[in-house]
Amino acid sequence: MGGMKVRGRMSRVRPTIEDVARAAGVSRATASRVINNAPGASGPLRARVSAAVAELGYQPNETARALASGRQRAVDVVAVTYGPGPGWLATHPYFSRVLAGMMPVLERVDAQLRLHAVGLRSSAAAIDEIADNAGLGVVLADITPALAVRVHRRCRRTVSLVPTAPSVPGVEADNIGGAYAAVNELHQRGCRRIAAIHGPAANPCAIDRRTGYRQAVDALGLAELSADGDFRREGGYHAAQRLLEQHPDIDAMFIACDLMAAGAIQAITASGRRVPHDISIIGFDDSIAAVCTNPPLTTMRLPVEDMAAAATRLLLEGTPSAGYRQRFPVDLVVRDSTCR
Amino acid sequence: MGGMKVRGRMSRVRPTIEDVARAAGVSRATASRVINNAPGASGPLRARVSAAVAELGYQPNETARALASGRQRAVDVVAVTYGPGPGWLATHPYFSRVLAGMMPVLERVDAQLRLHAVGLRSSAAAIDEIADNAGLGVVLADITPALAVRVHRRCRRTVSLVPTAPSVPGVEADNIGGAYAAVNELHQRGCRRIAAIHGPAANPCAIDRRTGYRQAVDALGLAELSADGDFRREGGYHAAQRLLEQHPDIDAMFIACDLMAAGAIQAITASGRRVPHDISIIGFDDSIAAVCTNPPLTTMRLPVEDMAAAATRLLLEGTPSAGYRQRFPVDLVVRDSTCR
DNA sequence: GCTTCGCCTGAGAGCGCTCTCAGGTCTACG
DNA sequence: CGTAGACCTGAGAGCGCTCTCAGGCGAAGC
Repeated sequence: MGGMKVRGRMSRVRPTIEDVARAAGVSRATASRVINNAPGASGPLRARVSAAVAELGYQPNETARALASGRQRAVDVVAVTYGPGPGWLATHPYFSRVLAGMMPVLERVDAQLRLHAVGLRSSAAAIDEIADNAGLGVVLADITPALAVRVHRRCRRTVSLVPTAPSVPGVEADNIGGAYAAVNELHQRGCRRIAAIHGPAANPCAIDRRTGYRQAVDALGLAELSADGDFRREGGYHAAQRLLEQHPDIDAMFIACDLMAAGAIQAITASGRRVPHDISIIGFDDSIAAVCTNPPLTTMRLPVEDMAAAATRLLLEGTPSAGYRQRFPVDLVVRDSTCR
Repeated sequence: MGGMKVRGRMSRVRPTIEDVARAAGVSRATASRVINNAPGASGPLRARVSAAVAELGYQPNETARALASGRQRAVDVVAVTYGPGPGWLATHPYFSRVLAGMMPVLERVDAQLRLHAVGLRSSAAAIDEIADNAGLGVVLADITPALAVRVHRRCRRTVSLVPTAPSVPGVEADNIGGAYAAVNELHQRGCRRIAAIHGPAANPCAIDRRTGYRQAVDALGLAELSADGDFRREGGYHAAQRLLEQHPDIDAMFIACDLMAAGAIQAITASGRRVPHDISIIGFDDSIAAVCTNPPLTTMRLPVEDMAAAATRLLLEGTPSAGYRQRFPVDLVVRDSTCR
């Protein structure tokens, strides 16, 4: 009952580095050195400590490690919900692609991935807390420039995967160029009434794709035929319906996301028209949705996994300088939704 | 240069609770009490501390909190990669659905979500490390019974979302019943040559769905016409091709996952047959893929988001007792891939 | 007026680990 | 044989926060 810490030998209590050190007959410092594979410990001691670790089934407490070292071995991902409710995260393939891109590179350095979802108009406090408690860095999956700046101000180890403010480091795809190329492709295939279904007005990628469409249509001397979508299938369906109704002579559609394209194909089919015979379609993303549709979508490939991996590596390497940019191309993937 | 800790007033260094306490003229303990909204602090002091917190822009260091309190405010999710490479995580809608189901309930209690991906045959050490460093609990997204037991042995605060070992707490869907119901539905619609495309042999859900199919086919006195898939679109495509080749008289397919069903529809269409006119199809999951296909899939709805939310709540409430079970129904969602 | 009780408050002991730094040992060299 | 230098090793001071516990103070009871 004294001041001694009693810990039975068969105790279920998790062993600490102290236990390992005692079992190996060395100090905590030495135990720490061999556990972390750091220099400054002789062969014999290394062996004794390793044996003790194995015998006790010792696993370092990551929390204590993080506190003592000031490093967290975790990268934070923040996803913004543009759509209503969490349905966005559940249905849009984009997010799992960024997670999938990050996991392998994190695994290699034995780091964790923390996911945060914030509403578009969620309290700034939530964002601040994420930034303040960030680990090795923060990957902004689809955040607006304004919020990105806010995060970056509190945590320099930040990278955005979407077009963002000049000061925030970014790994970006050429959304404008991709959209432009898509319209151009449609034009070269003989289409002249090329409509577009855009994404959410506040989404940085959607904004650029819209810009690319406008530039192309202007350059080619075509009419701008736009409808607003929401990056969801339903939105694509309804937007296509509206477009078809208002402009029955449409012969092609550039759709800012594959999910909406899937909806659009259904609307077009339902209206009695055929894809690509009557209407050619080019989507954007090359997500799993692109290959689930009938016909499979011709689309602009956004190399999300590669981008996410690059962003993660960047964070792992250190603090990216403000305004850092790494650009990825957006290439055409031809499948069966474009004529000829 | 003395022993004093120098911290300029305009320092960029993040304020600690010590700073808050000093600014408010109280002790750390009191500051902690008001910050954590714990009882035992008078009104006036509360006000002073709150003011100091606001003025300094103080954000508690979660790592230190976790270490001191022994609680982590984070739930771990572990996803197994059955397919080759990380593509599995990137393309299969299942994972984002579990994440989407968990996020809202975690957000409500201000907890984080940590994602871990492990290869099916990855070292047991990886699994142990996750279990040992688990926070409020671990959600097993799609792990095998054997590995689930291993995790549960090291961390009792564990819940599986798929059929698992008897001892491991689980939030399960009625995969067997769902598969059975699907075949039954097809039979009632007049189909008699009902084939099946199954999932990975090691996947617990796939196993149950296979069982359900067999039971139904036995009960109805139909022939068993099975092909193996991998829960991926490509696998569904090839399995359907094989099936069509070996049994040209097939009039229906029960497909263990919507993604494979999407592939199967393409293969069937490519073979000159029509869905549902020539072949009826019922998928499984009701994921985003189900509504991207043409025609949209009739499918068995797996309420993944609800299950994930339930599992998370369970963990938040405390340690589920060994063998705990919560069951969710799997309901038919009729769309256009079934005849009549 | 004195004791009892209850409520605040702050001192201080950790949580488990990292990392600096002083001291100790050993080898090589003059 | 003395000494510089290289290399180990362990003591101990934190990391930032939680939480117990003892002491202080005022109100209530006798």
